[in-house]
Amino acid sequence: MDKNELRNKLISTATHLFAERGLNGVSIRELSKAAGVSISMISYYFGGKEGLYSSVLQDQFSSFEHIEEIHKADSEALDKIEAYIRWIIVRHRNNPYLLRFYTSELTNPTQYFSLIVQPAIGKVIQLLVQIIEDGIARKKFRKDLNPVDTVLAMAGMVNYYFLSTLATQELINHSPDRDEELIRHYMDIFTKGILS
Amino acid sequence: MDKNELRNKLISTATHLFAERGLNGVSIRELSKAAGVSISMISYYFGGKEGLYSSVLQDQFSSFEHIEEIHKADSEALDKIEAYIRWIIVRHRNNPYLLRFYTSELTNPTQYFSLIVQPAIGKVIQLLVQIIEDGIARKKFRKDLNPVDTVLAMAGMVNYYFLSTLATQELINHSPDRDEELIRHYMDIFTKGILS
DNA sequence: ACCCTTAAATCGAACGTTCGTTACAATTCT
DNA sequence: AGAATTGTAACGAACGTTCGATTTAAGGGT
Repeated sequence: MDKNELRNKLISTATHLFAERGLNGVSIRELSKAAGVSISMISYYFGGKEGLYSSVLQDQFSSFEHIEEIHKADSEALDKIEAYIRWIIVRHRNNPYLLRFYTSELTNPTQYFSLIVQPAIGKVIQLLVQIIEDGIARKKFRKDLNPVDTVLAMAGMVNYYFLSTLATQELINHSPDRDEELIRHYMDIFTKGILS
Repeated sequence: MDKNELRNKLISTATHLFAERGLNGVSIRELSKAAGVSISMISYYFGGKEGLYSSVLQDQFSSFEHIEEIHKADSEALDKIEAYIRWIIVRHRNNPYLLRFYTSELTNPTQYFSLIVQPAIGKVIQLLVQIIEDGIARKKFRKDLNPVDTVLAMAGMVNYYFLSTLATQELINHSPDRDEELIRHYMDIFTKGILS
């Protein structure tokens, strides 16, 4: 196992375990054993357990950096909103652990919240607010919308679907097969409302 | 300090600390000191740290039991939805810690999830689904709505507003003064959508 | 090709601390 | 008197970190 291989093995194992039981719920003994690596490697490569956690966090939230992709130059505000919903769903599918770090840091911030989490989320929200404001300016959207509230409503809708999985798995099918239907459905509710 | 007073003091202190740092982030030494109570009282009254945690959880989710209040016999589906949004906002205002246990149990369930959390959430969702189905049956709501998805969209909208507080406090004012405006705003988006 | 040196990588044991729990005598309250 | 509550001490287990020894890899000199 070469140097990077070991680092990556530690990070991926830590991601799995920290997501499952939190920073304080996992010991470095269990972690190193699960990674098939000596316990001292954690201090050696990451300066300690906290350092490893911060690396995991950094890795998890790096997926926020490519959010600009939803900004196709010539697309309408509505298309951008759909692109965002699709982006967030794909992100959850590709990285089922992110939501745990996300909610954990939002409700029980560690010292890394302001360095890693806050900027990542802030960037996305800012970009979405811009899209809404643009839609309002072009008279596509209602002018009495509060852009930030509106963005949070949209983000909440989608994120909560994944957050509630454990509590609603007997009520609906959460499989990816239904994702396209979900996107159409949420776009419908968000743009036209539930009234007939 | 009499018997119940001591129990309550322990529960309220534990609520505060467990919410802030999680079950594994707080030691019973710190906890008992913060409660101004002898360390042995935790085992004496709750059978140990885990027992105390389960009591906290039970106490937190007991607020879900009175959800029926939003069911005024003669009110319309839309009024019930507004009553739900108001209920959930008031609940967050009265109990700022609930959201932490809520998300923590949804993403990192302990052994108490299925006993305490799942039934509480399930009850609310079931009731809301009923309201949506009723609205569809009376042709108030669009007939192509998936009731469970719709409920999750609504619940997500409101809950996420509170969940995101830490990340958006520089973008919007989260004070209770704005709650009524928020209710109107979210009712508007949810019923009529964002299109002009 | 071979040995030697060097530095990095890896290991497992050991350290001191803290953990949750329990036992017990002392104290307070009713 | 009897019950509730206290503080303290002790327990074994587990914690995160550190340290010295060992292994590995690479390269230079011969």
